[in-house]
Amino acid sequence: MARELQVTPKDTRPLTLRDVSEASGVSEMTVSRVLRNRGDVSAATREKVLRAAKTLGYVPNKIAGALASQRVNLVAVIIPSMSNLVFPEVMTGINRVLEQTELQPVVGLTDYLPEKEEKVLFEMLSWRPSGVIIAGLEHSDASRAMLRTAGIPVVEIMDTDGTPIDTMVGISHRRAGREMGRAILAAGHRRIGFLGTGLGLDHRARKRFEGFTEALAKGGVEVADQEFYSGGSALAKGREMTMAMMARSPDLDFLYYSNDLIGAGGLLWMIEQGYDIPDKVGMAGFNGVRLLQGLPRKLATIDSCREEIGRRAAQIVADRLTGDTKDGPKVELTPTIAFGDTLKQP
Amino acid sequence: MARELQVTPKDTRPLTLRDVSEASGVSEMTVSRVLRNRGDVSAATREKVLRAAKTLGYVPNKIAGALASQRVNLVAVIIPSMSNLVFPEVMTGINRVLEQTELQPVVGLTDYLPEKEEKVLFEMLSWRPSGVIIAGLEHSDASRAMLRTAGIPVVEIMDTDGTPIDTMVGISHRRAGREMGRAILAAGHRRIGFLGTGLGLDHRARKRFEGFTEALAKGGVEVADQEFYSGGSALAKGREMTMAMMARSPDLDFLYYSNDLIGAGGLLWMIEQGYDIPDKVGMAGFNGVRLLQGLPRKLATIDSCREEIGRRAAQIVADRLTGDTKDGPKVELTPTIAFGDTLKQP
DNA sequence: ATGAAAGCGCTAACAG
DNA sequence: CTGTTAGCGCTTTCAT
Repeated sequence: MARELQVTPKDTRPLTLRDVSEASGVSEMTVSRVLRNRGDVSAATREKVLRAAKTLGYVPNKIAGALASQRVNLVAVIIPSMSNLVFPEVMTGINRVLEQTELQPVVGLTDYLPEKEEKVLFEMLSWRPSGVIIAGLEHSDASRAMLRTAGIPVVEIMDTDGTPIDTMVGISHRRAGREMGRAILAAGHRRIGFLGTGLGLDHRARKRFEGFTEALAKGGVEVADQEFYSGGSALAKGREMTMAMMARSPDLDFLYYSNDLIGAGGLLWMIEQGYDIPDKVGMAGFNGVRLLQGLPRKLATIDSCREEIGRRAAQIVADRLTGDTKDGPKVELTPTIAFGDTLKQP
Repeated sequence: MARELQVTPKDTRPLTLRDVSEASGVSEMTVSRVLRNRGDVSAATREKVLRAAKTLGYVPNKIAGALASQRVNLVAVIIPSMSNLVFPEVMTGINRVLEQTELQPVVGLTDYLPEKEEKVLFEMLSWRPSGVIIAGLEHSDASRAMLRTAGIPVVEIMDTDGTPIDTMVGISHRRAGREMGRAILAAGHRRIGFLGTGLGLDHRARKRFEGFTEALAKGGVEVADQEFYSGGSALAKGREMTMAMMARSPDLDFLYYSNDLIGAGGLLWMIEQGYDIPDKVGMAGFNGVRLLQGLPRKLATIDSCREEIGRRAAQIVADRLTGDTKDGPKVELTPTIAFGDTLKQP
């Protein structure tokens, strides 16, 4: 049987600038200039180079470029999770701004674990990014040290209740909790249940809860019952927790959830059960997620300004790299309560 | 006024191996060996180096390391979007596997746009990743060329209706659509409405729809009405579209949604309206998202095996890099229908 | 067990 | 407008 025509033994070595240089008969340096639109190059050579690069299928090696130029157009974005619904929206905001620049976001996930944050941060910094956007103000000493000595802009996001390493953009969760507490009292509720995530590692949820109880305390009210969860489908958990709590404490007249998703699950169950909302029992969540728009009734909530936080943070990094220093070290956004159909407006 | 004590003029230059070398009195080469746990180094020097590195706060420069070693432990993951709920779960699967290796995922988003996919792919390949995991089988010629010549493992995910460049892992969306079509006919429905995303750029939604209509055609049935959307809160859109469709075609006895989220929105509305489900009107979605667990009734759906797809894809890349070639070029997972409470079981 | 020399592929800086 | 010369910070390879 005749041997098939030998396919060119694909020399898998990636192409280099030199290959383009040889193919086009132009020096490596000029090729480099063309490919980066830098300096003046005659239209003729420019054409030659571009054609050679395209026909060869040349893909530049950013590793080498970054090492030589000492510049890396990457912004490290360090967030707890992608399945939180909150962070994809922050990313959207970041992208919207970075898209207009040379910068590219690179995401690292921490799963809300400080040790993992430290590890991820170390990994990311070893790529020498041009800036860091990191969720939260609470970090290990080692993490803080790395961020301080990295010599690049650092923006801590989501939260402004604390002191930033460099810059922070977010909302005051303590204040958000306080405002919701006040609004609930103003609506006349006194027997209030809290349903939320375990407050261990989620500092922002904890701060909201602290602000909340503080506001209630000023009105002489204490949280009457509480229920915590972790893991699982938030909607289903909200349903279960609500069921459990109403069975245990049937006299509650308000349910405050630490996030909209469990709140939505609870709301669906309460509607099914025929509770008179918000007259007999009021309800509220936190975040202002769009999902709420699709529910039979709108859950009261406070917008957490996720996309704007992303945009502002990215803008700060971008500005800093071009030398601008518009914003101060603290950018606090002010979210407003959406009363929806589950909390009486004063 | 006396001048404050001059703070050490922070020499912002990042530390290099050389700094650690000088601080520890050990050659750069040996420092490098210690930091990578490579080769034999005496426990004593090892200690010295480690201590010096830690106290200085040295963070290695992966840019330089990658250039020198010609190895980059990055896997490019290219997906359409993070707000689709499907892709974060794929990422979870990918992470779960890569976590056990030296490899790190880096995500690029395409927004379902081929031109953007091409751009993102080019960007990512210029970092010389060790492998690529990319959603879908449809790519521009240029993208396909880049992937082919990159000389690294390429895994196309989600879909198996087509020919892979290298390897593919997913489900047959055409078959999923067909099976749902058959199940609906088997349950006795004949007046069927379809509600979905515009079928333009989402090839997998299109394939499902094609399989679906094909199955119906075999039973002599055609889609009686259809409604498309794009953008906005999927839950709210599902509600609106369902409302519109039932107003226009009140005689429908089944609503088939191209994804679970709009299906959930529709289901909530149908329940509110008091429709007799599934006896008078049946409903089904697609994806098997966990969110459905929290609804008053469970929507019928087909699981899209997202996390497993991620796991298998990552495993293939990891295996390839260590020389293994366990799987063939096609890994097709077989999802099963979940009838839930909205589709009668045969 | 440790060190010296030679690049990895590209770009800054300077010549022409 | 184009080319030449040195590195960027690390790892490979080869001595010792």
